[in-house]
Amino acid sequence: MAMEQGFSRQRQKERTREAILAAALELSLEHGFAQISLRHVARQAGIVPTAFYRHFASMEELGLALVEQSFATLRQMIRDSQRDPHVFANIIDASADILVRVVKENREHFAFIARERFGGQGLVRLAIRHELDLFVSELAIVLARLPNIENWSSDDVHMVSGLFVRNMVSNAEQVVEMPANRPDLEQQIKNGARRQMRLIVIGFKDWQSDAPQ
Amino acid sequence: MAMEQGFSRQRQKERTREAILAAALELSLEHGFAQISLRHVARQAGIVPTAFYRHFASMEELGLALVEQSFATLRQMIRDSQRDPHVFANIIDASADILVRVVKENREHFAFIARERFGGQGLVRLAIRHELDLFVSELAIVLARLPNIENWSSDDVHMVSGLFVRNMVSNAEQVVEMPANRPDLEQQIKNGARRQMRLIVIGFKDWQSDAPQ
DNA sequence: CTGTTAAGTGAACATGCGTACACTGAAAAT
DNA sequence: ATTTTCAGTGTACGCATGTTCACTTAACAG
Repeated sequence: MAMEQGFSRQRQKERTREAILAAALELSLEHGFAQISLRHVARQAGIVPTAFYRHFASMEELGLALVEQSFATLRQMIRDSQRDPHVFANIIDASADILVRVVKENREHFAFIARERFGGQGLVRLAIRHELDLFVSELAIVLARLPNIENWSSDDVHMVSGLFVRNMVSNAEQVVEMPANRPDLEQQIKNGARRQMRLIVIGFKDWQSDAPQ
Repeated sequence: MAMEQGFSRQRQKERTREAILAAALELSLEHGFAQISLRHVARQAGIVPTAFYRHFASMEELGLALVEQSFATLRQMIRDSQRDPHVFANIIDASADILVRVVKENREHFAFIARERFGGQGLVRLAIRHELDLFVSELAIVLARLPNIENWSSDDVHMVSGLFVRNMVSNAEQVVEMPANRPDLEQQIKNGARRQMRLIVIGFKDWQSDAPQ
């Protein structure tokens, strides 16, 4: 066998699985997940096509694993930012900084979500929608604890959470597409993100009178 | 030949070309443009695969034609709304109504833009980016004529135009994904679009003091 | 009326695909 | 020490694809 030596079976299987996930993520960057073939992924992962089936029953199952992995990155970002002391001092500026940094560090995951959210097919696309919906609800819980928001109705918080997530996705898309080594563009995206968040917060006060519909 | 009779050669060729465009647009709705094959499109258009080449040199060329067609729809929407008397009375409400109506009427075109903007490949993706950039500049010219905006710097107008276009695309995505016969959802999307536009307009006043960076 | 043009046809091809199957050999279990 | 397990291998298959080429035949030009 072509396995590296000195590892337990279980550890080696895990490594190969990770190689498949990484291969699919990398190939998806250029071609989109739905474009890449099982054989293509296997080649990139350094295994023979049939070995793929020892880890995933189909490409679709691999896609769902990538959704899970990508959203784990997203959730880790929220968890880390809740621990970051800067967030309490200035939540808007800190959030913009964190978003840009984390998206740059995990470009493949955020690109996967941005691309497959609309371009993907079948279960992968549905899974991303579902995860995004879940994420809106989770962020709503975080937002509800903020000083300026604690009195709002849960419906309003949920709605604002949706706005934040939509803008976050949109800003993440911009970072993903940003050419490397363009601190000017990065600053511009951060400023845009900051401004949008301020707009949302400022404007929300007026929203109540706007409701009947 | 399997051509309908009584038409000139030129007219018949035009019809077949339109059948190919329509076939590709319809198949793209379910599978995404990059997924569908030349043979698939030919079958749906009612021609033999090789006849495809009488109209397009490749699928990529067909994709570029779809970009052109889709943005023609978008531009027509702007032109029509400039003629609409309601727009002068209440530009925000009228714009939200027009956006939802036109996107519903041309779902395939807006879905194509939304999907291929990120999920597409190669020249098609680049062409969409380019058209969107152009569109931002064009909308900036329209916006610059509005009473509340006429004094703004062209940079500011361009930036606000970018915000409007991003939100328009985002709202169009929501309409595209909206299940049919859900007037409640439609109303909700319209309200969201309205509110976002108000936020942008209200908040812009504060932006000046925000600039140094 | 006659010859030319060109949109659409149909057979043929090389290639890449997903997957079935029998296999190997090192790690794990006995 | 022997057997079992199972991640990874290699071959083989049927199928859909893009593209080639020689063809038909109705519309057009003279």
